[in-house]
Amino acid sequence: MSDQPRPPRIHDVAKLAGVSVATVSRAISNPSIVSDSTRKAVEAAIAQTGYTLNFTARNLRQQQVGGVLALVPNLANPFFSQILSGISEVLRRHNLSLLVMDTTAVPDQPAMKVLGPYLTRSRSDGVIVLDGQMEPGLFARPGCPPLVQACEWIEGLSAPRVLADNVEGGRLAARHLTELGHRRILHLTGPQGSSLTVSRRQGFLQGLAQAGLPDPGPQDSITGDFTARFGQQMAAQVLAMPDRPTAVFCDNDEMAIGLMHGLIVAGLRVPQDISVMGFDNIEMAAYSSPGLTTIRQHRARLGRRAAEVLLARMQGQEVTDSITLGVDLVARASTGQAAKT
Amino acid sequence: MSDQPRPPRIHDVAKLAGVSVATVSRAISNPSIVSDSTRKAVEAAIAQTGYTLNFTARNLRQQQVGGVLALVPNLANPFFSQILSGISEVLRRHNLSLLVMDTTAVPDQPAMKVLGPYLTRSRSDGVIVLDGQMEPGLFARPGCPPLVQACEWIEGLSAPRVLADNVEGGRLAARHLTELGHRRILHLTGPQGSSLTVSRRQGFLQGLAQAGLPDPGPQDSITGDFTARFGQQMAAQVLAMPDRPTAVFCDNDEMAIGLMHGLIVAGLRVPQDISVMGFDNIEMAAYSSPGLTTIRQHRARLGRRAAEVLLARMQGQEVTDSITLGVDLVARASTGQAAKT
DNA sequence: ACGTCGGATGAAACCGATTACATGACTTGG
DNA sequence: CCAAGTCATGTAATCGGTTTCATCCGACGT
Repeated sequence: MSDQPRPPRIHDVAKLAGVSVATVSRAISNPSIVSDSTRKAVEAAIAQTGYTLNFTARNLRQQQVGGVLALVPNLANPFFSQILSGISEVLRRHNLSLLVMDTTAVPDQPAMKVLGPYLTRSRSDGVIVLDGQMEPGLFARPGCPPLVQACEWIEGLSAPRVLADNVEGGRLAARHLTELGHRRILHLTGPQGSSLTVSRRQGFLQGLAQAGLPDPGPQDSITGDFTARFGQQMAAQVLAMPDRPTAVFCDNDEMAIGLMHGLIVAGLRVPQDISVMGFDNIEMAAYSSPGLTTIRQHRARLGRRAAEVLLARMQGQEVTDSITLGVDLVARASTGQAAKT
Repeated sequence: MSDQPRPPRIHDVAKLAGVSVATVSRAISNPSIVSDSTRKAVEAAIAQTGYTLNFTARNLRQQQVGGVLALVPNLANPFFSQILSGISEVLRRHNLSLLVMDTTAVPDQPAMKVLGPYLTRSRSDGVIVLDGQMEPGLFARPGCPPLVQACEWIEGLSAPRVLADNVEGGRLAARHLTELGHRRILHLTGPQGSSLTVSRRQGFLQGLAQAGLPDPGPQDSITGDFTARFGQQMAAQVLAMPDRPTAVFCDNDEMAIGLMHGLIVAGLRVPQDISVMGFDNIEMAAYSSPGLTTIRQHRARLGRRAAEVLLARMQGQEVTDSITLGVDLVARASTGQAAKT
């Protein structure tokens, strides 16, 4: 229909309003410093021309990008979507775009080669790292934008951290299970290198100790990978144990749900024969059968806090301390009194 | 440590390499057109200065943004994460960023006001709409970048569509359940306005007709909202039905899982007392107890195809037809022979 | 009445690349 | 041996805003 060979530029608005481009620019970005009459004229001219600002031009002049990059390990993992949602909410309020990048999407390529070029002030104004398994060296280069770590963290990377209280979560899990009379508890952990694995294990052991149980030693923990599939596979292993545990604490809900599924298919009753706990309180935890007892993290809040800390850093504030967000136990049907042995 | 008052610019590289900025630019973006010796010199100068390209400047000159916007209804919904993953994969290959925006994050604001400013060529080079509940008017304005609809679609919006075969999915569900002997089947649908609801219902009715069943009429369907919570709430309703259905077909897995949970808590056995089916094959469907029979959509593939179609449009190709991706039935333990009545 | 100050505005520099056009060297065909 | 063509490169315009600096004008204090 209407031929629009070129969108209107600020120059066209200026000409129509009878003012200079500088005045139009001011009327747009700082209306209070132009007189009432010119502001009205500019507004009218904008409406008449259908002008919209070219953000790339503004960004070039202001030496910014207008966006924040979130580095997510495996975007397909639903765990992160709510965190992103929280991040998005805060960024939107500050007129910043959310850029998302999957850190694991490109196989067989060194992360430095693939991700390196994106960790530049010319690609984003700030970065939120949600992946704890990256090399700190990636971020330790000149030209890397302000950084915040959320959820997980990277040992040796000094950027501020916004974390759930994983230690407390492990402690709560241990207390809950021991209070139910469990003595032989299997711990299905996250992957070896993960910071989450370390701190949840630490809290769990603390909790056991507080309940007067001896340190179970490494034979009572199995290293997992946070996937439901792995949990399911572990069911057979648990069933085959000579001295079968009466409860299993999993480092995340997906493993717990997979494990429950495997146990139930094999004929066990949860929690009568064996109790299962998770961590995270993903949405599905409430609707699995039986409902999964778990440790709740406020994921959206975590995302929001991370974004807020990043914004502070981007504005030049020197934020160095970490923020820890509380967790709590959500008791559902998957845990019960320890079976008499 | 090292004072870096200003990152090096192309000018600095040029001076060091003893060539003009134009040559440096060419050496970077089109190495084949400069001589071997100068290319080497430029590469050395880049390495020595630590130069990185300023993408904002390039984008301004080339009249592009370097990113694609995905409009997601409720980012926190895990259903979309795998689609985003597929989109991200394709975009990455073409050196484009993925921008994500939640269409529902801002309550009590007209979408036109909030989203409108982002649907501009100055904000993104293209848009993938994953939300079927938006006004078509939003996109029908001059200056809106190329558009593709994925998953859901908006009636009256003529952008290309990349969809799963929802009608076929409904048909498969009906066939599966009728073959198991079910005659009284409840259909828990998606929300009223959704295109998914319409087509899945349509296929489902087709399937019933093909099995020789009469059109059950509207009293055999309940309008839902795609949430697990809603599914759970419907359990009581189903139990109270005077002539209780022997099977329930849910328009997505989350409702199905919620419903199963509610039914099991109420004491019913799935599938012995009642069969339940879902749609989508989200990851959890395989690990619910019992495992959920469902219709599989290839979500990552859908995202990839959507991104590819968008790229074609962005390169000026006139793509108008829609793409339909096949679906198939995944039979698990939640459906079985109809109970004798 | 005059110097000073502040507010509104315009002219032009600037952000950092890409690219159209011009130039010069060198090759090749007639 | 010269015209035409090719190749590598440099010069300068350009993308579309923001911002510095200068200017102008009216108000105000003394």
